[in-house]
Parts: sequence; structure tokens; C-alpha cells
Amino acid sequence: MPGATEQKIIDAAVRLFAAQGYDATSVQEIVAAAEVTKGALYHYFRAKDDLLFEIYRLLITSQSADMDRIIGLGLPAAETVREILVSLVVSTAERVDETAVFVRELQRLGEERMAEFRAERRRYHETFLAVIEKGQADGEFSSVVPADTVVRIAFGVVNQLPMWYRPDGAKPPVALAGEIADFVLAGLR
Amino acid sequence: MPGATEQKIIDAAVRLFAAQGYDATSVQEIVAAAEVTKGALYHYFRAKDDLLFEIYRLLITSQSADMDRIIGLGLPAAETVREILVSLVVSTAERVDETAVFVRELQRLGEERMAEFRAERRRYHETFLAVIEKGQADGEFSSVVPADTVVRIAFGVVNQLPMWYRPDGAKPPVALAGEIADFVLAGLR
DNA sequence: GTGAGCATACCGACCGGTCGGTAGGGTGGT
DNA sequence: ACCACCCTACCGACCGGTCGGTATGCTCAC
Repeated sequence: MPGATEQKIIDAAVRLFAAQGYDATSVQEIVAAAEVTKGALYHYFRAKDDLLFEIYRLLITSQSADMDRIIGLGLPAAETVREILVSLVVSTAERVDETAVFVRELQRLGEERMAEFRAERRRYHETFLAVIEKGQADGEFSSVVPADTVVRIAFGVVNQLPMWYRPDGAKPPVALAGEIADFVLAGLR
Repeated sequence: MPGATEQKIIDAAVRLFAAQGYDATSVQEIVAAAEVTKGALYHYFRAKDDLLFEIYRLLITSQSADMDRIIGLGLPAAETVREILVSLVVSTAERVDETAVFVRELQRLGEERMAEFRAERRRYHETFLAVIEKGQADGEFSSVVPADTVVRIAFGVVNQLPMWYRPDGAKPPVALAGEIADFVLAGLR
């Protein structure tokens, strides 16, 4: 539960990192945007990349929880896939800036933290993969296209979403999410 | 038609930008990797971001040409879509580094160049969109999912490809391309 | 001799991070 | 009731180092 100052710093960092990139954003810019001082920032964070770490942690934690919750419902494969995709697209649309930073600057994490995130990401990936494979094994889905390719396609759209999605666009996120889910499910018939 | 020195510089820049990011790569690193000196680099390029510009230009030019060639064949919509996707996936796999840089650092281009690329990108986008819309109008494709969403999904995978594709992986690019095309076409039935 | 193709030495700006210090609110001994 | 003490939160000037870019001059093919 971050305090007000801490939160202002993270919000400003997310906004600036998304708009300009991590390296192109100076600590000075962040503190100016957050209306705090450098002293305050380094009081709460040991280094600039702790900000990145924190941004990723918040995003991943909430998305993992979403997926686990949906799988816990025990729905049929098709409905599970739909629920996962809709929730993922909607939550990504809600947090485009965080996602943009995540996708673009993942590599900037140090070795150890990188490994930690890869593991979590892999788990996330494989949970979704298992749902599709089960659907294929049960005959609910077609097996023409291998499950891992389907997963790649699905995560591909989501991760690219920050490139074109605009909150003030014509299609509300939930409509978009529905279309994407429709298309993926159509491909699995 | 770049000379040998110029080409060495671009190759080194692509490799380093892909591995570390644009801002995290210093001009010193580039000239060291290319085995030239700073004088040589600034003899051929006016600024560091001219390198980015050149990388993008080479990539976009060749991909646009590929797509125009395929459309020129005048095949039925389904085959056109398949050909476009396969050629795009294969050529992206051949140039993962360029694509990674392109996707990650597009924003670093200045306003004017950015506008130029957006226009070219839009044209590319809309050419593919038109193929799908025509297929839907002719009844060859289903219209359940709007064409623009299909385009977003297709380009999503391709742009994310550098994140997971490894040239030494189990699946050769052409197999991968086939699977992706199969899936997209299945979604269009 | 002259211009293309480099090499080398160097510049000022700016960057992430540090550090000595302060403001103010709680706390415990008397 | 009061004050000594401390601790958290924060300030902002400053530092060493690195960065993109430049100025100048050599060399060699034509």
C-alpha cells in the first residue's frame, strides 16, 4: 500500500516511460512531473530501475490473479478461453501505459529480476496453453493449428495493443475484447 | 547501395539496438563493434538517429514491395491473405533484429519522420485491410469479426515475433508462417 | 591539387546517484 | 507539563562520468 508521494512518483514514471521510453526519461523529469524532489524519490526507491520493477510487479500480479480466478471457475474450454481473453484485453486497455512500458523495456531489468519475471511469464503462458490443449484433447477444439501458435497469436495482439489502442476510440474495450475472443475461438473450431 | 563501411556500421547498429535498445547503445559501442571510428560514422551519418531512420527505411521498403507484388498476382482473397502472411512472417523471421528495433523504438523518430512512417505504415495496413474487406464483401470470408480487428490480430503476432522467435528453434519459419496463416484463415471462415 | 574517406582529440551538456542537512511529529523519562 | 531525543520524510546542491557531436588534419586515388 504505497503512500501518496510514492504513488505520485510511480504514476509520473509510468506516464513518462510510456511516452518517451525508460532511458530517454531522466530522473529530473520524473520528479518534476510528480511534483516532488530528487531527495524524495531516492528516499523511496534505491535506483531508477526499481521504478520499472515496481511497475512490472503491479501489472503482472493483477493479471495472474485474474487468470487464476477464471480458471478456478471450472468452465468449459471455450468459455474459459473467452473469459481469459476478454479480461486480458480489457485490463490491458485499462493500463496501456504500463503494458507499453512492460513490452518495450523488459530487457532493461537486471539478470536476476529478469529471470524472476521470465518464470512468472512462462507460468502465465503455460496456464493458458494448458487450457487450449485440454480443449483440443477433448475434441472441443480443432487441432489443426498447434496450441502454442494459438497462444502466441493471442498474446501477440494483447501486447501490441498499446501501439494502436486509444481510450477515446470508437470501439469500447469490451467490444474490442469480444471481437478478439470471437476470432480466436473461430480459429479453434 | 551502401558501401562496405556504411554497411558494417548499420549491421552493428541493428545488432546492438536490438540487444540493448537505442538509448542504451552508445555511438562508441557501435563504432567499436563495426570496427570503424567515430569519424567514419559521422562521415556517413549526420546523427545517431539517422541510423534508426535507415534501418526502418530498409525494412519498410522491402516489406511494402513484397505485399504489392503479391497483390499484383490477382489471386482469390484467401490465397492472397495466405501469401501475404507467409511472406510477412518469413521475412520478419529473417530480420528479427530490425523488427525488434522497429517495434520498440519507433517513437524515437522525430515528428516529421514519424509522420512519414505513419503514413507509409497506414498505407501498408490499409492495403491488407482492403483485401480482407473485399473477401468479406464477396462472401468468401465471414463478416462476424470486423476486418480491422483481424488486421490488428495478424500484425500483432508478426510484431511480437522478435520477443519469442529464435532462429535455432524447433519450428522453421515457413512452418510457423503456415500455422499462423492457417489460423487466421480459419478465423475468417 | 583536390576532394572523398577516414582518424584523433576534444567539448559542453546532462545524467544517475549521493550527501549533509532540515522540518516536524511521536515518545518516554522526570 | 515539558523537554531531550529520535526517526521518518524530504530537500537541493553537487559529483564523477558518459554521452552525442565537432573540429581539424592526414592520406591516397584520381
